[in-house]
Amino acid sequence: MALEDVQVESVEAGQSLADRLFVTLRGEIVEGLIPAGSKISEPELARRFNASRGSLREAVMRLESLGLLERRVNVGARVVDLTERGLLELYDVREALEGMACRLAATERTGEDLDALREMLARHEQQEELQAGRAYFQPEGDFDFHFRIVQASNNDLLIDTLCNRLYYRVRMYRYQLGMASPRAKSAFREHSNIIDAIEAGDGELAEILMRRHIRASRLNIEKKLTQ
Amino acid sequence: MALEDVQVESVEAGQSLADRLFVTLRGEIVEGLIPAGSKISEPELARRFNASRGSLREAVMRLESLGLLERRVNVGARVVDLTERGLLELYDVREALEGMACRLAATERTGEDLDALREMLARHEQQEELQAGRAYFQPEGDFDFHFRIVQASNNDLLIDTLCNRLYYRVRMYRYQLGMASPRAKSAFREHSNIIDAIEAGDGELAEILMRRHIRASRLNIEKKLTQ
DNA sequence: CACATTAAGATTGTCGACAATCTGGAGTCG
DNA sequence: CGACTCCAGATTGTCGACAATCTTAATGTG
Repeated sequence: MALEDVQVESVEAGQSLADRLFVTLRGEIVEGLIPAGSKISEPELARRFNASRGSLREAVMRLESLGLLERRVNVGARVVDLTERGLLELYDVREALEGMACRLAATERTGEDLDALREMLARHEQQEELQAGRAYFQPEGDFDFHFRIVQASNNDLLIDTLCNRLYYRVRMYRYQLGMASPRAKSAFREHSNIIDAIEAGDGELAEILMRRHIRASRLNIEKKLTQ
Repeated sequence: MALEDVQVESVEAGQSLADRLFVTLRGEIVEGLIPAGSKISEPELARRFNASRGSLREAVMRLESLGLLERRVNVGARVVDLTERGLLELYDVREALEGMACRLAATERTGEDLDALREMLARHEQQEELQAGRAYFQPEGDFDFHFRIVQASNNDLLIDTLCNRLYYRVRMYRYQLGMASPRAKSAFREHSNIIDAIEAGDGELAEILMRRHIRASRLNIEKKLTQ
């Protein structure tokens, strides 16, 4: 798939070379084109992109701060390993942060936020009917849902933490461990209930529902892992 | 002042020059020696530390990923502004994450964790008795408390997010807006109750208590700001 | 006098090169 | 045969220089 090309070209001009390298590499790591656990060779990648090592280094450092790479002094960078423990840790952090995002969204959301959420939900319902029971393509649909809720929280720190820092790790696990939960039907209903609570301005309920929703996914994963 | 030299030399060997620059600059930004909102001049700082601009650039980029600097392409980096809104956003994120850390600490804590928490609490109690009601055992004492709870959560992602990413921002606000809450007495009791819940293994209660504790600080700040 | 234009200066982005350090394997010794 | 030493190769950390871009202040024009 040419997703990385899309991403590269979708970057408007006025971005630095290091920015584009960062976005490209981020995509390849998330999708596994650069395998988890593999070593990052600065000279090799610099040659591949016809860039200097310095620009590529800047991209590598940003990937490190995203938590997608681990660097050791005088040794170099490696793509992080995907572990069961890391996946479960991610769920706990998301439960806390997205729960709070939901609570805030219930009081801070604007009319446009609600319209967008409703429109998105309708689109997902349509998809679900078409695919009748088959995991309505969670990866993007679920991603959209959580992404937009967070946006409606109106807390820039929360938005940055979830959307710019944690979600690439989430996507990396989804792509490579293929943990799209087969909970399509129930997940859709949960999404719907969450949006109802947000619309009603009930932050407490919205938070509880979101936390249950994420915890249910986590339990589902745990069950798969232990069997 | 030779503060930067002290900090630089206190870093053990085997660290890169960029690492040391990063630690030094981080300290100066947190303490306000480099004022909030001020521009970062790469050539000037490079001269000041007798380092190349490249090494200093690496430190600047890490500070950006910490959220202490904001960079714009072809313009440069500025220290973030301290705003009331930013402070309140920080409290909401901390409430969510430290609440979860508390919940996890209650089930994941080891015997050493509990010993360390108890020992720390006893030390704080002693300080409090000495200072009898006066506020400022908080800045470091409170920091210690929250820091150690997070460590006991045994969730590396949570630990990294709070201790390596958010706490420098917390400290920056504390140093420069001086928001050490005058809640010493009640805060100490709350700390004590939280540790009790962790010791009892009651994650649900521990989370609730920590969230209330942080929310009380937030309300206290809000009251100060609006008056 | 206000506003647009332009040129000078400085700053950032990018690059290639050198020195310090690590990695892996050949060789040697117990 | 296993463990240690040491060397060659490659990689990373650091540096200074050049080109592209922005900022600022002076200049010109309505």
